[in-house]
Amino acid sequence: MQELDCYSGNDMMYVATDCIVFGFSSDELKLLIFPRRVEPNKGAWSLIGSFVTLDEDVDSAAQRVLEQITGLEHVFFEQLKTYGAADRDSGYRCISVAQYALIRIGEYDRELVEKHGAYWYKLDEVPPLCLDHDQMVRDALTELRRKARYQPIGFELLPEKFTLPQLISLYEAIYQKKLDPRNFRKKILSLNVLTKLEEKDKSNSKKGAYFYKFNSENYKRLLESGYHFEL
Amino acid sequence: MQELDCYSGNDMMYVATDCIVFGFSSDELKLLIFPRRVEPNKGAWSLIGSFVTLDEDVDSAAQRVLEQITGLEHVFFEQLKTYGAADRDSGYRCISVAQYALIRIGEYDRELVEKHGAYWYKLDEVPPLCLDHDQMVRDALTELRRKARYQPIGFELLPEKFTLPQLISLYEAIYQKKLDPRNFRKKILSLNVLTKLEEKDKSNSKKGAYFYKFNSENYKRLLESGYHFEL
DNA sequence: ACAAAAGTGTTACGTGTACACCCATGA
DNA sequence: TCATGGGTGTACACGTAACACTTTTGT
Repeated sequence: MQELDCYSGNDMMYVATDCIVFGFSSDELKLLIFPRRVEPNKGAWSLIGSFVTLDEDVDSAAQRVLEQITGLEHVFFEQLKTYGAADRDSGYRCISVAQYALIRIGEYDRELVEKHGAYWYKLDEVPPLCLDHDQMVRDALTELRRKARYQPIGFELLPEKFTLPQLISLYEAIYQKKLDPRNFRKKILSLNVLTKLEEKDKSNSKKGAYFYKFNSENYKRLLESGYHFEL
Repeated sequence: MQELDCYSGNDMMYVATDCIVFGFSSDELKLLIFPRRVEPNKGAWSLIGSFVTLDEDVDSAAQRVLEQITGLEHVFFEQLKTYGAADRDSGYRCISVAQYALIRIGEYDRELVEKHGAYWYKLDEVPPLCLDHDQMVRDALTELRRKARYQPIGFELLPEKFTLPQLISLYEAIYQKKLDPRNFRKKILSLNVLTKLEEKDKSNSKKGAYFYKFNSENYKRLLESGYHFEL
């Protein structure tokens, strides 16, 4: 059909997608990693990933991987960067589209995770990973920090109902520094993107902390009004 | 050598890289585009790009493309995003790693550009492009705007020696709005990343405007001191 | 009553923003 | 001398950052 096309004579290669999966529990950011079960680098720690097939979108491949491992259909994930060094994979030429994902620890299917031999590591205790996965994690963390300042993605790491002390602790974990609870409250509440619930969480104190949930309608309205969100 | 490897049975595909090339002249942001010379979509307007070969990094491929078209060895470019929809290319499965590049119009080799049939279009007059290239341009512009606020990449679009009125006009073009010259000067000069030269540019006024150049040592020091650069 | 975490208000300071005039020069 | 663009300073508003005490309640 095509007289002169642009494909013939060019090289084909494998395309993979790898997921940097973050979670949050016990006031710590965690990373989900796996012992690799195939050569090359069998046995080494690795991010979870998969090859992209001919008939699926790159993003669908990431979604498939995340669903396989967590059992959750809707997980927040976003493209981080593509790693395309010619020598990045010692086996055969393969580029990887890295995605970072934020999941609510507790909501995913523990069995599924354990079946894959996965472990949650505290971010500062992650062992060396195979290939260029260490670099991916560093880049994802940088991106998470950047992004969390301008967009309320932090909520993806918390249960649907969360308390302000939890939220503060999350941001402290992301930025690795103490925040002033008064100023933090003032700022986040002034944005009008949190809905206060009647219910209290008494698991951490006698007094109990009110639950809030994220109000995405108000957030949308805030964005539409041209507001420059920042935490 | 490997008993069970992870490659066999998986799909291979073409990997391309496409470049969104921005320039700045006559107080306007410009985009460099090309009439496509191969099927599919022969004749349609297109970004410049190329397939990635088996033995080159994805980024090297972008560099190669940019050098071919501009004749310049050192051009600022950065990965934008990877476009990996299964149906994005009507010919054969192909994903594209998009890169955006900033070049100094005037420094590149005009003959090379013309030989390829390239044109500089004002951003708001760009004709429809083939495949998903329109989306790439929109995304690149969003990224350029974001990035220019936090990193001094704007200088990549100006000659080495430039005047403050030129710089203001560049930022006005990027953000599509008037800026207050007094406030802009105050801010940019307070960062100490510009070196004032003795020489004046008299091409736009009788009085003449002082030339400045970007001081990358001071900029590095500024970053190392943990400063949160913002324009 | 006391321990432990949740919640609240004020002030000082720096940064961003709005705004109008003088300067230098070539024609 | 005048027209043109280049360059400067100040006052006010706002947001950020620093800081300490009261409240609630289970034990």
